Amino acid sequence: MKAKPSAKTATLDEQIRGTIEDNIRSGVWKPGDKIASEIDLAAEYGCARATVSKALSTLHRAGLIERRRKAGSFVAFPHVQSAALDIPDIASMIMARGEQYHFELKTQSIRSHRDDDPLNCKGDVLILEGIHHAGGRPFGYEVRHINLNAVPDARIADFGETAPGSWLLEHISWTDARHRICAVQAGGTIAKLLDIASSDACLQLERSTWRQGQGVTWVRQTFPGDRYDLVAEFTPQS
Amino acid sequence: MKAKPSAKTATLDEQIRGTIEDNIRSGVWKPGDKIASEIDLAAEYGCARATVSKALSTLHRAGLIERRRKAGSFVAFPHVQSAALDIPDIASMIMARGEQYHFELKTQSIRSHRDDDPLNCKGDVLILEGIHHAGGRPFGYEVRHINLNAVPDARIADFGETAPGSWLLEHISWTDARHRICAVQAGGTIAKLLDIASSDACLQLERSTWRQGQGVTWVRQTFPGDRYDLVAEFTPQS
DNA sequence: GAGTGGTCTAGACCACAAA
DNA sequence: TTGTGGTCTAGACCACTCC
Repeated sequence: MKAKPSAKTATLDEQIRGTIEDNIRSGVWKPGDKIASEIDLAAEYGCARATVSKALSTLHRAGLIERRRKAGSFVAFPHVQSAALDIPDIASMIMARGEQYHFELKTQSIRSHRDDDPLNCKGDVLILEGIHHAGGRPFGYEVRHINLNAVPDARIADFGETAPGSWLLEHISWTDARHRICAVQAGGTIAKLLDIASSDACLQLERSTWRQGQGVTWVRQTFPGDRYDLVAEFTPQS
Repeated sequence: MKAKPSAKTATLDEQIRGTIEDNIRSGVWKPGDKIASEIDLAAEYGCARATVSKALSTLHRAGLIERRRKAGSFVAFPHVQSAALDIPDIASMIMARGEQYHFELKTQSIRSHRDDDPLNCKGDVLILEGIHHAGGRPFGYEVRHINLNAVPDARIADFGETAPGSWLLEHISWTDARHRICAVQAGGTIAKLLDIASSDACLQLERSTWRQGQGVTWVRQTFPGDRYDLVAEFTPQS
């Protein structure tokens, strides 16, 4: 199995990776096909084994090949499609569209954690409700819990000025997150806040965020179905 | 959840990466802080520079640090949150739940490409409509276009047996995909097919798929809001 | 000009799984 | 047992960019 080199100002490992990737993506190499060993590829390309190894490791990370000791590397069978979903900061997103952004804080309270809270933690929880506005119109409703043990600074932050999401983005990093996306009918309360009909379909996004096992924040955002699309682009990483 | 004290048989580069990552995630090192140079870190850990380089490269890929020649490496400022969204094969997903899966093909036709088609291609397009059933109940409605130039085998495939998505997964790979997720009201036609009320909220997922610039398939799936959640887990890659 | 990351080499040893 | 990937070393040169 020989492939033609894709000449460019690419690094050597990019060239190797590129030719292999081309062979896989074009279907010349089928799932399950064996790929030459690192040693053979190094000889073929006249380079060090480490360079081939880097190229193959990258392809493995990208899910294009499987690697097994002693057995070798193989073209991977297609797996579930995975897409990089950007969960943008709402304020930035709206301003990027050229619309004016404004966060309207509806309620703010602190109470100790209850068992039925979505955020699994101890101590005090800051609970915020508010409306995101784009161009003067309501764009989304959000209710958020913040673990004050994890983010003590939130106790004295002014969320009338900065949306909680934007504030948190600048004040804390996270290690794990889980998103849940579903469609719901607005219902009376939210419909009134968003100025839509109570039967209108809304996109609801829930996100739980942890930092090293400690719950940081939980948020549920509700957007009118016709005002917000989530878009995920996927291009294989290099 | 992330195992932090990997006091296990962690490789050296994992240990280095872990130590730095802990310092960043715990907030000991703030965004913008300078990280010791590769040479200094190599001296500190008593290892080769390449090992430190690998650890830092991984952290850079994960978005935790910025790297600039001559200047050095720095703790990155938090950026947009990005999550790996798995778009699973519906048949596999339902069977994984232990429910019985069945695809009911409603219509199948071939016609030449029209300008208003979502799939940008030339030649004949295969158009399929059908219902995904889980446990005997309708689970989702799907309309799909397939570019027969890109997937000639689809002309003779039997989609009464295999759902188009599952069939394609086994017969073609893709290089680029774009997803759009929104919430809509079911409307009369789909409500009847899915046995729900026409005002019920539905999650609608559109996916366009390309292989090396050539459109492969476009699909729009509609799920009752209460029967399907998209879930995205995210843990920074190692 | 000089310091840093980016890449590459030609070895080496080990762990693992297949033969 | 043996081949293969996984990791690591101690160098090297280059490209970039900050000073």
